[in-house]
Amino acid sequence: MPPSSIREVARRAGVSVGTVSNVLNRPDLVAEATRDRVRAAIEELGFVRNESARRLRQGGRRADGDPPGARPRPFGVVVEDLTNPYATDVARGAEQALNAAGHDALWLTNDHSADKERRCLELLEQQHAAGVLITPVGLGPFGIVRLRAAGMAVVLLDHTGPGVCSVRVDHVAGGAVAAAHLLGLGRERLAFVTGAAHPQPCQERLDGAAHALAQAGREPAVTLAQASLTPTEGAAAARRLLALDQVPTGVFCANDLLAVGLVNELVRQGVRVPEDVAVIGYDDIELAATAAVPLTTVRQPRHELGRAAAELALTEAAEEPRHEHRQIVLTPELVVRESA
Amino acid sequence: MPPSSIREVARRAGVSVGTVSNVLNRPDLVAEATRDRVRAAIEELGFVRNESARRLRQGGRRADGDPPGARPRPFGVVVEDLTNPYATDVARGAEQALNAAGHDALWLTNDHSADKERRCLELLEQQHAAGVLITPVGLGPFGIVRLRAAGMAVVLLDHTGPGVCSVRVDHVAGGAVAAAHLLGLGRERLAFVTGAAHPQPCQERLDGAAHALAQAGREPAVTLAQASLTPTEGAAAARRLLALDQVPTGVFCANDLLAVGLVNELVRQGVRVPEDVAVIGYDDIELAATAAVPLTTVRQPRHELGRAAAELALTEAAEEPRHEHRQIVLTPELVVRESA
DNA sequence: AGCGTGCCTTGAAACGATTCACGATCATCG
DNA sequence: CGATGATCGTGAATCGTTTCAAGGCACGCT
Repeated sequence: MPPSSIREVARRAGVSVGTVSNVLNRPDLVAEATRDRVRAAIEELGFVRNESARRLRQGGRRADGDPPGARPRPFGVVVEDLTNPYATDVARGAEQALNAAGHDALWLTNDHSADKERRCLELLEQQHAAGVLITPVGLGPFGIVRLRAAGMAVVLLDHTGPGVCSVRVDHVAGGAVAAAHLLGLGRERLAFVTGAAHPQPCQERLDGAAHALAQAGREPAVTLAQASLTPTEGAAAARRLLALDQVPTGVFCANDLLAVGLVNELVRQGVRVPEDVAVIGYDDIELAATAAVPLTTVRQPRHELGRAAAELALTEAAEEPRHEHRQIVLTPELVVRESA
Repeated sequence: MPPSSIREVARRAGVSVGTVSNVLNRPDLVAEATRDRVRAAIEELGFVRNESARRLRQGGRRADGDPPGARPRPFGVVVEDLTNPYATDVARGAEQALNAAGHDALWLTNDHSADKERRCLELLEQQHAAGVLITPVGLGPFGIVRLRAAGMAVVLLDHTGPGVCSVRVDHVAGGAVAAAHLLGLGRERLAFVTGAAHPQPCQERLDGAAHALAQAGREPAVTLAQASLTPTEGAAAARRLLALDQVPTGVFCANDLLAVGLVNELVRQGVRVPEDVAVIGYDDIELAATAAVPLTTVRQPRHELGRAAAELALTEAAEEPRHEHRQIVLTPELVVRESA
């Protein structure tokens, strides 16, 4: 059964289409008797509004004078991997801010693939998203212009670019503080553990750490690049470390998931943390605090980060025409627990 | 800047709107020179198709004769909390299956709120989703009918309902096998730890466990309801357990996150796991295997579950008119590691 | 009676893309 | 040279809704 249109409802109720539309959108304009008649017709025909037509007609309207029933456009949140608690925390911070402003959030993953990223963005474009918060993998200035042309606000997460709003954490500073802490503990043989893909933020963390070491006239003994930033790979890294001629006395991991896996494996192998090996992570995910050896780590204000990004997106979407792009940089903070 | 329409492109390229449309949808009908001219104009204006208009015109057409360039409708995946690794794993399984079939996945969270759930579904409806995979919180038969009327396939995750496709895990069996394992270890004083909200699946796990105990003529010593299913709350539960007159010798946690937090806290307090207290979790998330004390747990085939749900949704969306709803039940599996 | 005033309702014009019956153009062939 | 096709483009009709100027009607007032 082809869904019935407003016209059939009108005929059935013996009124004009305009009146039916009014019943739908501004019931107060319609006399009660008419309203009931129309409502009954709607009921009988099982009529449902055709959203495409509605949107087409309403055009690119903004939140101002929306009749009841019109929803604000959603925002897209594109992250690399929703399986990573860091990403979900950021995204959640963003979602809360968006919800508070009455908008919905759609989450999408780009799976570290520029191709999938493009698909995601096309989808959002097609869905008339009001904006997108994205951890870009292949998105360049050109792509950003395209999104803007489609009427979307764009905010970069954890990356920066020219002429676009962004929120990032100063990972160089974070890495430096982590390295400084290990040095302060008197650890000299240091190892770095990161992911093979070397995404920009991880690279910065390592750079910051390396830089701090260099200033103290040192350099890392080893840098391990694991396949991914997961506990399983952390455990693998631990085994690689233990197989070394001289086991490092301090380890800086590019994220907490790696660190947790690494610490657990070390402990299982009888290595004492932090006595034998001090380990420091990055992110301060919930598990860091509740790990067997509570993890010393560098806290990223990730909830904050999501929130800030959402707010930038909201203002960009609101100001739309002339908008001053802002780059926000948040500073991470060392959280000393037991592992280092 | 209001996004440009097909008409402006036509003017710029010096052709008629019909031709532009042809370039978009049936490029082979257009001479190469014209085609390039139109494409250039599209590029310059940053033109993007207005999906509303397209859909309006095309009417309620289905996947059959879609011209190239038309995107398949996306599917929505609604879970309670994307911060929970179990949920993300399920969702990811679903996404992979959807992607493989050429569809996109939109992730949404209902935050355990029936209200937010309604918003999510309205959003998907408005976005013309092809279907929705949902962990329902307040969705009843009536809501399902409404979704169907809007042309969406519906598949329930981890719940069942009459006249609707669903995929769930037999948690009763899972709980039973966990309890049986603890009993088999000779543990008699058992504690259950769960979440205060008592979502259906958790309740089933406990029921299964309680039933298994009852068959052995026993019952749980305590049942703790923590505020949420997180490691932090697991640690809190550990402290509550240790404050008891008689500390239980076996604990069954409603999920791994709780269990991990609980085990870690026990170990920190000098309690040996599993010697003093055996702990068994539920889910088998990645962290379970790499925890300090590798966790014995009940593995849910969550990737599988997501995949199965996606496939049901895909076939429902394809068969559309006459569709036989299927209820799939997967069986969880005990994974014995070290904690019990 | 004539007129202003509120209500309600109407009808037609958008919105932007797709589709399709027709022309226009041009090369080929008898 | 005219007929025949093939190849390309055109322009108008159409989808279902919202919006809005304009009109109908009943009422009260002078």
